[in-house]
Amino acid sequence: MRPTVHDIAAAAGVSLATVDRVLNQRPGVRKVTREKVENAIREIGYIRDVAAANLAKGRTYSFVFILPASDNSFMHGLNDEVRAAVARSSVERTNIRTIEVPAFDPGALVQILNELGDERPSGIALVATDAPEVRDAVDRLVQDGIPVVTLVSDLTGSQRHHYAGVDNIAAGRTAARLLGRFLGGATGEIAVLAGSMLVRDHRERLEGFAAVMAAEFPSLSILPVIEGRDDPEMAHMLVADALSKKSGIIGVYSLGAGNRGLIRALKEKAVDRSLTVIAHELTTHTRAALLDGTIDAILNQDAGHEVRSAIRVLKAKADGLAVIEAQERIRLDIFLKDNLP
Amino acid sequence: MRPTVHDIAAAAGVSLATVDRVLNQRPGVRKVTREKVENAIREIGYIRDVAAANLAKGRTYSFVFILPASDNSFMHGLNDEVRAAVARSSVERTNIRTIEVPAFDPGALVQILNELGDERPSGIALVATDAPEVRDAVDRLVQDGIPVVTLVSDLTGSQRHHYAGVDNIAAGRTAARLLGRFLGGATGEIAVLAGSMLVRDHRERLEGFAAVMAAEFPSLSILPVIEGRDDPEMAHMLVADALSKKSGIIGVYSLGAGNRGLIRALKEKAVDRSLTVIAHELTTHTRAALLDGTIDAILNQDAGHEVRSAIRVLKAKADGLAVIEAQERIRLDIFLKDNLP
DNA sequence: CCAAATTTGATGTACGTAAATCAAAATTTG
DNA sequence: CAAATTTTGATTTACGTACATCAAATTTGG
Repeated sequence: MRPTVHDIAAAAGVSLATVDRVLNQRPGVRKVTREKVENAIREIGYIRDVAAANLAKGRTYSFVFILPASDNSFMHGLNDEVRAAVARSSVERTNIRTIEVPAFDPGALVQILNELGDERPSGIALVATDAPEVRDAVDRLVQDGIPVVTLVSDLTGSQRHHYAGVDNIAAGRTAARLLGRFLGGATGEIAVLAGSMLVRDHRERLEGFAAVMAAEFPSLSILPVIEGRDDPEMAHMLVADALSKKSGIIGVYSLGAGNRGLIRALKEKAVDRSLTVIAHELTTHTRAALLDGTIDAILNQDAGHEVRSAIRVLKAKADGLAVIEAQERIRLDIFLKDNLP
Repeated sequence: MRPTVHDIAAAAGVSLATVDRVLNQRPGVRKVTREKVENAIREIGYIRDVAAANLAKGRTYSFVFILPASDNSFMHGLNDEVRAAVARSSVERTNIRTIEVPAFDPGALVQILNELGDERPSGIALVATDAPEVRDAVDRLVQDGIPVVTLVSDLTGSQRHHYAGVDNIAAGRTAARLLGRFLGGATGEIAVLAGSMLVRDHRERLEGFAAVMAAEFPSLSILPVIEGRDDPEMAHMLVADALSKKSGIIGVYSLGAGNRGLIRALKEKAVDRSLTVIAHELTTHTRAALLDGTIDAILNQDAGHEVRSAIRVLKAKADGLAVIEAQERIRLDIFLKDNLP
């Protein structure tokens, strides 16, 4: 049988009230007594029954998700997953609120974070814009004892408790090796389409991609990065233009969102050419393109897993519990035609 | 605020005791009254507070994991993950016991399952040997109201509540496409190493592999399957033999466990040849081989995820709750050198 | 050494559900 | 219609923890 507070009291030779004072860090306990109790807790291996505790407290976790107001399939999917979590939230004693902020706007993000500092929710998850002022705002919250996790894109050098997202350097490296192997030693140029070099995840993907390309596939050369701002129209124009002008392009790596434009450009311009294409994020568009052969592989992060992981971690941190690290590692999915979910 | 049993009682105009009788399917309630209560439950959207209920019941879930006594890295890993779950079990009000059965022995499995029918644990997870008598034994347990999930390998045509494992046909297809693309249109023979064609997961992998090979890579021909019984020594001998005799082999697909022998054979026999190799299951051995270039890609199922998923599903079934399907889908991991965990 | 302040103990209520008991009411049976 | 039976209500205890109150004991300061 699992030990209870009564067992602690008996083991430490104190009353239940004193045990309670120690456990919940209430004042009015001498140092010697406190240590006696703490030793007893350790010795009998007491673990607080979180379910009973939450029942007693009538606790509901209040979590806030801060998402960028970007109009691309991935962010819509992320939003959907948060909504799905909200739908489940009553069962899980959680109260989840989402706040939309303009994308790539550190100022707006900082303002929201500061307001949340007063509100003191049980936990915060945010898609971080990687800027020093954001990092400082997050660190203030952490110092205040509010659990914070970054979602999808991390925050350089911050004290956030956890990052719920994929390793983007590894993602870029993987893309490079897949492309290199699929091209089987051919010589030519690779076009890279990104959203913006101002977000950390895109920078990291490119970094990993370029590193492996340079080291292991010297016959392939990377063209200057095309920045499509995750906008389908812009991506379409820029990619179509590049394909027209550069006849040496034999492969494409799309590391950002907004692949609709890319796919359209590929279908228009590359009917006669055989391009090998790797893209990020599984959406209706990329899925169809993978199935019809326009895209050869899709690298994906599962937004649902990221959201659920973020919630689990926030809950654990709020309760002062440990997380199962292996469970919370967000994996890079590689999809070919054959293993689509 | 979430509605409670009191709210049901008020809404239905009955007493708390009657609500309790309906909720816990105790006798002594007229049909009309039962329906009145059930309507009230539906109308006010009552959801049982599982935490409070378990507290009141003093419930601990007793789960049984039935694992084959196979001496290969994957099964050892699976065992480790179950043990890790046992270590966490006190916190989660679970009591997990593992039973080892001889591998590929339907009779032994059936006997254990029948014994468990009397013991009535809260749930059972088993690595199924795919035989009709096992299916029948499982179906009896399911009929008895005991939640059952299959782990890693499924049971054809059975009523099991859930399968916690990967789609092995998709895995085989994916292996074929990777191999085909990596070989880039070359002509030659492919050696396939399996454990045994008597287990369903291996049969399915081969099926998927052969299908895609035939349809999309006609220049590659599959040699007769080598059955290594998941035994390193045997695999070593058979693969070394094949490599010596067949000079046309340009690729290898190892779809079973026990890759140690395969790797040794590859290092001895294929120093001068360039083979493209795809193997299943990430272990210390396959990981090292991937890093040093002996293996080109590893397909993996995450044993930790499978075990945790099985537990979550068993718990949900025991409580009569819904599972989050997307969360319980076990994904096929594809590892290249660059995205190893 | 006494008064004041601090520390500790004893006790009760609450959270939402399960489970049991006994009495009261309603229904069915003969 | 009375007796037997079934159904329903009222009430209590328990699970493990949190939190509050008041009294008693101990320690500290002057």
